[in-house]
Amino acid sequence: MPRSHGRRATLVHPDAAEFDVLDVLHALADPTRMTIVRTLRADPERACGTFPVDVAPSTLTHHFRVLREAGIIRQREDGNRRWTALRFEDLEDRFPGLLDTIVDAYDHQAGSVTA
Amino acid sequence: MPRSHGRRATLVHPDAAEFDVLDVLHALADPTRMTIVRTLRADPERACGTFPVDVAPSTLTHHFRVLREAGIIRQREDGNRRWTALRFEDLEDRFPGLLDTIVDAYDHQAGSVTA
DNA sequence: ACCCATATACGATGTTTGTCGAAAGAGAGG
DNA sequence: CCTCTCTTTCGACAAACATCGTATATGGGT
Repeated sequence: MPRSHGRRATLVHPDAAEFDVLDVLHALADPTRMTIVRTLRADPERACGTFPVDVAPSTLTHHFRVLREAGIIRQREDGNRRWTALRFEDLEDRFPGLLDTIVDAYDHQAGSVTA
Repeated sequence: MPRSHGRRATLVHPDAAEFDVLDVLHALADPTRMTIVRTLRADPERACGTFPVDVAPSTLTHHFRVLREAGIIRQREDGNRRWTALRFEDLEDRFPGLLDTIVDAYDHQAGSVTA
């Protein structure tokens, strides 16, 4: 009798009023998660498996949870897929300019160093 | 014959061109270090022991190293004291608006939650 | 009903991190 | 020289973290 722990878990999304900027910084201070966020800035919504990152699926799930609990992304179910989008408006309301400034800084750095 | 490990170690300060925004975010994603940076925004330069944080001296040294290696602070010797200052210009050159946006976000949040 | 694709949960592993206490170095002043 | 203050290094520890493999659940298609 297997315990029920399928992927129908509650999918926590904190209110914008609860966002903690330290959690946001921690969430963005990881190359895989930064890649997820940058991808999402270009595309409004993507399925989980379609991100250009090179980690195991279970690791990706972990990173999505970190981003979700920091308030950076929102995820919704659709059939078999889980769609992911940036919570740009909520972040902008709570921390004006923060996400753009950080991601722009990363893009600027990547442009001058990595490629 | 005690090994030489006094506090005259080389005091590494990376060039602005080497700053990594992921390191900066990681360095700022800690309440003690955020307090150090906010204190430094108000005061241009302070001695190590004069920061309003509640950790052991050796822990403080650890946090200073993290901030220094990320390029956020600069430290200089003066007799028995070690003075600490923000590398604001260098950060601004490399990542325009980043530090102000992050610290302002934290101040905004602290103003609405902690006091 | 069966299989496949999508995505998660769990458990384990090795690394990094924040914290401290004890010991030590360096300078200032008696 | 001795002592006091300031700050560091070292060593240790528990907690958090990124990663993975395996097992499981859901839904679509055949």
